[in-house]
Amino acid sequence: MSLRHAVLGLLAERQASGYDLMKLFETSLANVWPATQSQVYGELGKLAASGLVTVASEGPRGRKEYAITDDGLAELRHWLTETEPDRVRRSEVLLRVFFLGALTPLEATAYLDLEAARAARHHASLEALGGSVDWGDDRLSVHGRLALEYGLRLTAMQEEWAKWAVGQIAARPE
Amino acid sequence: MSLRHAVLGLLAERQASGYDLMKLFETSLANVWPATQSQVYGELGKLAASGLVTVASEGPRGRKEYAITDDGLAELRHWLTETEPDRVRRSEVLLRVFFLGALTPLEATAYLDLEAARAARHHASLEALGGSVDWGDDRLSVHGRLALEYGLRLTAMQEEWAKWAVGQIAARPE
DNA sequence: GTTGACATGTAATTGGTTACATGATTAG
DNA sequence: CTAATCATGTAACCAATTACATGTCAAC
Repeated sequence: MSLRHAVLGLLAERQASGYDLMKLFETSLANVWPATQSQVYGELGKLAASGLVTVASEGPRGRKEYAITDDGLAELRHWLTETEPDRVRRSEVLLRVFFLGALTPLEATAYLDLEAARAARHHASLEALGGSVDWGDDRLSVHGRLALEYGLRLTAMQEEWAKWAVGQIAARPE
Repeated sequence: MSLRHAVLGLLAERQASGYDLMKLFETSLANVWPATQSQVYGELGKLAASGLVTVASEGPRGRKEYAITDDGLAELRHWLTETEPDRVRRSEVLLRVFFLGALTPLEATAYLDLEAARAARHHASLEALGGSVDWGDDRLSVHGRLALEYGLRLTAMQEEWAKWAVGQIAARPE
């Protein structure tokens, strides 16, 4: 149930509309917790119903600006300090690696080469992101930078690993 | 729809019952594509209905041994070579990092310390796995080892990153 | 004879995706 | 006046999780 807490976390920083939140999900949280528009609006409704957020003000075009309540802040802190993060991971990229034996060595190598290139591209785009964003001193930026560094290290690792794996396949007698 | 292909991939190696597949999901694929018992049996039924696998033999206790068909093998190869893996990732661990600003520096540091320790433990358990499993020369073992190496590099990176992040938080003026 | 491993299935719920549907305001 | 952006919502579907439900066979 992390979407709930993602919304609470963002609203803990500053109040925002569903539309504002969507932009935050598409930019800062895109690589960490993607969410769709229908999910965000749905969750805001549920959070308001349970009193964790309130409609702070209404604007033009039906805009509703939500603010976190004391209960919401307590729930956010409870989630962060008293509960364990779900660490179940699924990786389709790695799942395919298990089955590369069903391909020719040439095809398998092509797959890993592509993954190496993709990781390198992603790495570059994260570097660009780090350069372009005007990282303020607000708390979200500070911690967003920690997450960005994780992404940089992850993509660097992925590229190296994929290149290594190509070597492993090449080294095998067929 | 990767569960379908995970099952096909395993059956491409050798025929197996739902029960056998479950054990494979719990051991080799646990870190890559977890699946529940009800999922596996359900998927086998659907695969059999669409002709991608067949019941090769029936044994005691209602055991049904499934084998991949030519259509199934073609589908597996199509999936591997003609379709793009879904790369959407969700990380609750990293999501929480974004919101560490809602905690005291002490609490935030405790969170990251715990992640470092967890990564180290996971790394050690993967190393143990690499030592214990009797890695045959079958295709699944060969490629499973590639995935294992990915896990080793990932957990090493995670531990280093978490330690670095603790330093970043400590360095900040509060 | 009873425990543990073998073996298969169904039902309810949750979380996420895609598609549909609608309308207001602003900038050029 | 018209295109882009702002803005909110609903419905159908799919994948995964949890819980329930049942029964067989082998070893001790």
